[in-house]
Amino acid sequence: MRIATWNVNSVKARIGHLAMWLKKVQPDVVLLQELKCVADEFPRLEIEAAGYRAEIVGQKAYNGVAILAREKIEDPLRALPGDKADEQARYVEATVGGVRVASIYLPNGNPVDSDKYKYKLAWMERLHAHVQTLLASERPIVLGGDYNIAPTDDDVYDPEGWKDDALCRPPSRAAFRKIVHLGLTDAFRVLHPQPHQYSYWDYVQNRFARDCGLRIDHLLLSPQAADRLAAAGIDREPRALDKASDHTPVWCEIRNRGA
DNA sequence: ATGGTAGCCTTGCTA
Repeated sequence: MRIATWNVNSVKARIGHLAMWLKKVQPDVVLLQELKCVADEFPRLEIEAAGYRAEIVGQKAYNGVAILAREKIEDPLRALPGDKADEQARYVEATVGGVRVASIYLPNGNPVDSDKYKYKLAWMERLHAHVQTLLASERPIVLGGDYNIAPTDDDVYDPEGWKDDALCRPPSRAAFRKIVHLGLTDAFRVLHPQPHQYSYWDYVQNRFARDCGLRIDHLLLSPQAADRLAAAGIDREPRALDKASDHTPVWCEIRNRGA
């Protein structure tokens, strides 16, 4: 089973790229972030024409996450537990083909002296608590998304310039490590230990052409999924297209049970 | 020190 995560930075602006990529790559599951639209405006017809079902958690103008899958999407959980007052569309989880998958759009958190940074850290505390619950099930689980965390300086083109950013500063990285250390495996990193491979490049200053990026999109696997990890990669092709998202897809391949 | 770009949707916010 091939599972990909992609922050599309508006699904309506990116439906052309997305539909083309689905038809070419044909992943089994796609975890989308930054839909930037309500569910009623999601381009369902194009997605269905490409062969996918969709579980959508939308929001006007900001955020928005979805799970696309060729198979049936079962038992959805449409918000991260732990704060009923939180109305931001940043989390959706469901079961596809016996694998529990989640699409995560973790708060950016900049500027770091604002309530937005406090919200980021609180959101990560909620994610930590929920991951503990998920792992107790001892099922194969793939938690993918835009984590807005560059885990180490190896994941940043200019660590010195980014050291005080919400994506890099020590409390952000510590909160991320605390989640990973519950027993998750970074699917890309474990198979590609070489530094400076990125999933996101800012639109400004020709950053993609100069490969000035960060690795902030991750697929985190439970032990039962990591045992079946066959391959992982970053597909840079969509980022090179005209009118691209600032993120590009990250994918992993999970072996079928018994294979 | 600042502004660079994109999307949404407004005269700014978020990233």
